[in-house]
Amino acid sequence: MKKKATLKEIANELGVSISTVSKALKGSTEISEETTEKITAFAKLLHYRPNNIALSLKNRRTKTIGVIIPEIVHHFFSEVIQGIETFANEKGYNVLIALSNESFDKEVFNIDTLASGSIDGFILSVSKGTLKNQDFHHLYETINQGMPIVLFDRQIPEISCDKVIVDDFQGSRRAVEALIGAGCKHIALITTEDYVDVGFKRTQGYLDAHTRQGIAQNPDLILRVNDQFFSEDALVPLQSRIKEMFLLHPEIDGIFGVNEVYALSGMKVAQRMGYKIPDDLQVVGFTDGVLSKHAYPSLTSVKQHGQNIGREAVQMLIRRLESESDGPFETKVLQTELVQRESTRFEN
Amino acid sequence: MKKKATLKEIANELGVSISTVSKALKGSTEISEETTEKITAFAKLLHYRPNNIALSLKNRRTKTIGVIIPEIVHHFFSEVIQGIETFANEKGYNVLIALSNESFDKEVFNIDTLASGSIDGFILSVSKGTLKNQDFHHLYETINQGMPIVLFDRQIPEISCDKVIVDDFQGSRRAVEALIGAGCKHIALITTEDYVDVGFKRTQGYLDAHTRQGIAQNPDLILRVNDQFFSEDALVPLQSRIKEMFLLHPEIDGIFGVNEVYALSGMKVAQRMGYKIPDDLQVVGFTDGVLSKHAYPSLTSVKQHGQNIGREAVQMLIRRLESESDGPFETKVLQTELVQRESTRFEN
DNA sequence: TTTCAACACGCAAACGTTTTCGAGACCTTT
DNA sequence: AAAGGTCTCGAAAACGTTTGCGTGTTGAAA
Repeated sequence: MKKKATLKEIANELGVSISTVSKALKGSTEISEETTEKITAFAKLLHYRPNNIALSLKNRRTKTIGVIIPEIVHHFFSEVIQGIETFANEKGYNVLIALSNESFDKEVFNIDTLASGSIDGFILSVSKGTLKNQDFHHLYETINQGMPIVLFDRQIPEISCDKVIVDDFQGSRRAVEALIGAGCKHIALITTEDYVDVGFKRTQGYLDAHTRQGIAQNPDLILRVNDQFFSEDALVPLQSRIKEMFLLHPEIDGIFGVNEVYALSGMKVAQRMGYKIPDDLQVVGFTDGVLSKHAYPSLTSVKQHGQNIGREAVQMLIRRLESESDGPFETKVLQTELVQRESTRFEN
Repeated sequence: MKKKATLKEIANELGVSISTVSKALKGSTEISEETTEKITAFAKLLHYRPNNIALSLKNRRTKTIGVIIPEIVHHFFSEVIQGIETFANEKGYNVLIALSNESFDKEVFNIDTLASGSIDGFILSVSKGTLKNQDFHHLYETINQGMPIVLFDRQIPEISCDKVIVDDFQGSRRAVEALIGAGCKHIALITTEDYVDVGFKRTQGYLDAHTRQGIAQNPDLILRVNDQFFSEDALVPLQSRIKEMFLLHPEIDGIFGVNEVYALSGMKVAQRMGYKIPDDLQVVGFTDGVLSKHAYPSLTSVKQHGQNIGREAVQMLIRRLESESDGPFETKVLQTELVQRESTRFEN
C-alpha cells in the first residue's frame, strides 16, 4: 500500500534537495552525472511519475479536453468521441466527458464545473434544450474567459468560435437527387421539427434537390416528427404516422429519412404493407450507423465520418490552445459520402 | 478576455487578505457580516469559482473517476458509460475516459498517465490484448499504490478488487432453456473463442441448459468465431461460415448468438435461405442493443442493463474512496433479463 | 483605569512541481 | 596568494486553495 512517490521523498531519502532531484530527472546539465544516475535509478525503483495535478497548477494548463455531448448511447456521437479520444491521446491530451442529456441546465452546469480549471478547452455539441431556449450566455461567458470552444454538429451561427460541421445540405441534396436519378417521382421525407439545425438543413437539401431536378414536391409527403419519438418506446406512434402517410399516398416510391431510425422505420412500415424494397420503394437514411449496415435489406445512407469530425475538432482546439495567435475563427465543413446498399437501385 | 478570477484578485481589489476572502465565501463565522456581504457580492460579480486544480492539489483528491474501456462505438459500453457518467455526476464526480482499443499497451499507458494524480480511482473493462497476454502487472501496481479499481464485464479472477459483472452463465442458460421450452431440438451456438471470459461463460450456459433439460447437444452446432470477424467488413466470412453450418445441418431450429451481431447474422443468413422466423427457426441474442430492437423481425435477446452496471461500479468505487475502511472486496453479480420479441415463440 | 473576553481579520504552512538565482567548493590563471 | 571561472547544488518563489493559530481592536466588567 505504498503511496505515490514524490520529489520530496526521493530528496530526503537521498540526502539532496528537491530541486536537485527535479533537475536530475529532467536531465539538466546542472547536476553531475554521478548524482543524476543515482537519482534516476532510485526514482525508477519507486516508479516515480510527476503528479499531474501539481503540474497543471504550475503550468496553468491541464492537458485535458472537455467534451460535452447530448448523449453517448448513440452511434454518431460515440464515433465522434472515438475520434476525439484517439487523436487527443496522440497529442498528449486526456478527455473529460460530460453528458447534457439534451438538457439546458445540465449543459450549463457541466460547462461551469469543467471550466473551473479542470480543462483547457471545450469540444461540444449543444443540447436540444439549449437550442430551444436560444440562451447561449454560458457559451459566451466561457469564450470571454479565454477558454476556447469548438462546436460540432449542432450549429449556432451567432456564436463566434471554431466549428466543425457536416455539409448536411449537400449530403441530403445528393441523396435525394440520387433517388430521383433512380426513378423516384414521389419521395417522402421523414424529418424533425425545424429548431434542430441539422434537421432543418437536411430538409432544405431535400427541397433543393427537387427544385434542381425540376420535380414537383408535394408538401404532404413531408412528415415532421416530434423529437419525443426518439425515445425508445415511442416507435409505435412514429410508425403509425408513417403508415397513415402511406395509406394516403400510395404513389410514394422513395423515402428519405434524416436519421437512421426514421429511414428504417419507414422501410419497416412499407415492408409490412407489402412493398418490395428496393423494387417498389427505395430508401435512404442520413447517418451511417450500425443499423443501416445490419438492416434487411441493408440501408443506403449518408455517411458522416464521425471520427473525422472528432479529429478535426481536436486539431482546431489544440491549434488554438498551443498558439498564442488569436487568429480568425474557422468553420470546417466536412463532406458526406453516400454509401450504397440494398435499399436503393442506384446505378453507380 | 478577462481571465478567471482568483482569491488573490478579489482580496487585492477589496483590500483584505486572501484568507478573509476564502473564509467569507465559505460563510465562516469568523468574518463579519458586513465584510462577508461585500466579498460575496464582488465574487458573484466576477463569476468567481474556486480553481479545481488547486483544490485537488490541496485535498489530494480530484473528484474524478477514470474509465478505461476497450472501445466506445459499441452499444453495451456506451450504455455503461452513460450509467457511470450520470451517477458519478450525481455524486459530484467527473469522468475521464480513455480507450484501450483492445490493446494491452494502450491500456497500460492510459492507466499510467491517469494514475499520476489525475483521478481518484478506476473503473475498467480489460482489453482483449490484456486477456491474451495474461499480464496484469499494471493492475497490481495500481492497486498497490492504494488506488482503487473496479472491474466490470470482462473478469479477471486472480485479481482481488471490487467487480461488477453480469451473470452470463445464468443469462444464457435461461435463454437456451427458453428456446428448448419453445420446442427447439437443435440449437446452434455462435460464440467467440474461449479466452474472452464472457464468451466462455455464455457457452457454458448454453451447454448447461442442454444438460439440465436432458437434450442432446451436437458439438457440430457450435460455431466459434475469431474476433476479427467483429471488424466491420468481415461480416461476409462470418455469414458464409454460418451458411455452411446451415447447409450441413438443416435440422437446426434455433440459434443462440453470444452477441447481437452473431445472432442477427444467423437470422439474416437463415432468412435468405428461406427460413421463416420464428416459425422454422427461433433466434435469441445476448446484449439487448439497438440492433435487436430494430431488426426485422425484432430480436429476442438477453438484456444486460448496461446503465445499472455503470451505476453499481460507481457506487462501489465511491464507497471505497470515501470510507477509510478497507473492507473485503466484493463482486456484484447483476442478473440479466430475457426480452422477448418477434424472433421467438416463447409462450410467456 | 485596568483586565479580559469576544470579535474580526491576517500570517503562514501545506499540497507537488518547475525554475531562477545565488552560493559554496574547487580549480585555474596571473 | 589573490582573482576569476566552473561545477554542483540548494533556497525560494510561484501556481490557487484551505485552515490553524496568532494578533490587534473593541467593548464590557471589575
